[in-house]
Amino acid sequence: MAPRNRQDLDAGDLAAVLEEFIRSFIRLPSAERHTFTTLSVLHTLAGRGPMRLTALTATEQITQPAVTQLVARLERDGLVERRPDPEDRRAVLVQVTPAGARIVHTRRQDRVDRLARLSETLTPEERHAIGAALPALARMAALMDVER
Amino acid sequence: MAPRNRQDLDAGDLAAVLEEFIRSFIRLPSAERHTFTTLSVLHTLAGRGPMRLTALTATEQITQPAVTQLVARLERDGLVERRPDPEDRRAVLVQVTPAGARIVHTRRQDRVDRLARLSETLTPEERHAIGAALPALARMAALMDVER
DNA sequence: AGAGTCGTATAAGTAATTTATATAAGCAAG
DNA sequence: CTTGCTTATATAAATTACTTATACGACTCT
Repeated sequence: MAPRNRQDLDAGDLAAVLEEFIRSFIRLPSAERHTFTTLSVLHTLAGRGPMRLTALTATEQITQPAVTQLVARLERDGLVERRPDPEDRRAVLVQVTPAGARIVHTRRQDRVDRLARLSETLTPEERHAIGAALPALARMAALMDVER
Repeated sequence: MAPRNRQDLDAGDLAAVLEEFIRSFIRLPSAERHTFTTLSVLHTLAGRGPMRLTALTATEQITQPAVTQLVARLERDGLVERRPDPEDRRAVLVQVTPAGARIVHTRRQDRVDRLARLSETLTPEERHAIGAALPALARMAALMDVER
């Protein structure tokens, strides 16, 4: 951790920190028996609202047939619903059901709880520093989503 | 994004921001054809140094036989090496080869490049805010790793 | 030395994903 | 309006990755 001066933001340092968080987040209990991809799809749908299969293919880094089958499994388990896209009769819109949303919400809450607990061990200055950076981080994250 | 006051760190906001980054990070090109789990193992080994299979089982959320097989694949592809643990003749130590390290490094560099590019679109104040929060975030991430 | 545990491996079955291909709906031009 | 190209999803077959169950050698303790 060695930014050249206090004005500078070292992208390497930021990447390293994010990597650590990612590692820890991904390995959360996830009591439910779902694969990483499954959870990712649920999470994407919960965050973005109804999507076409094609859109999911793009965001999830798996092939289109894999999405079709994954959604079929999720539907079988009552976690998502499919309905025809009124705008294009070839397309299907997938959306989370309340049961699916509940899974996402539980996982999210686990993470929030964990972060809240950890933040209590930080100094007030540290908490303040992170709090002050959140709007900028949020904007950055949003930008990431846009480009590509 | 609504912290109650500037002193407060809202864990929900932090979790939300991290989620966004995670989503974007995970879906990086990853040109190479490796599963998420495979990349995660490589990354863990690169970051932590040689580890036992058992240790990987704990960090990767998969069963022990799955780790054995995964490591066998990685070894076949020349990305990791196994060697006996001098301390315990039952155990095996797994470590990344230069080829494995290169994959990790490339992915990391992609992320750094992307973050660097994005940070140029931020205001100096935003960059400063993030830079100032990095040490605290790093400490928090390190703590996450420890507790369970 | 025997009983119990630990670290890894193997086997067999199942789940998830891939490639290749099909079908049906939209779309553009003539 | 119909022929040909493209888009959105589905299906089939093969492959890859993972799981449960079990085995086996190495440590540990007494």
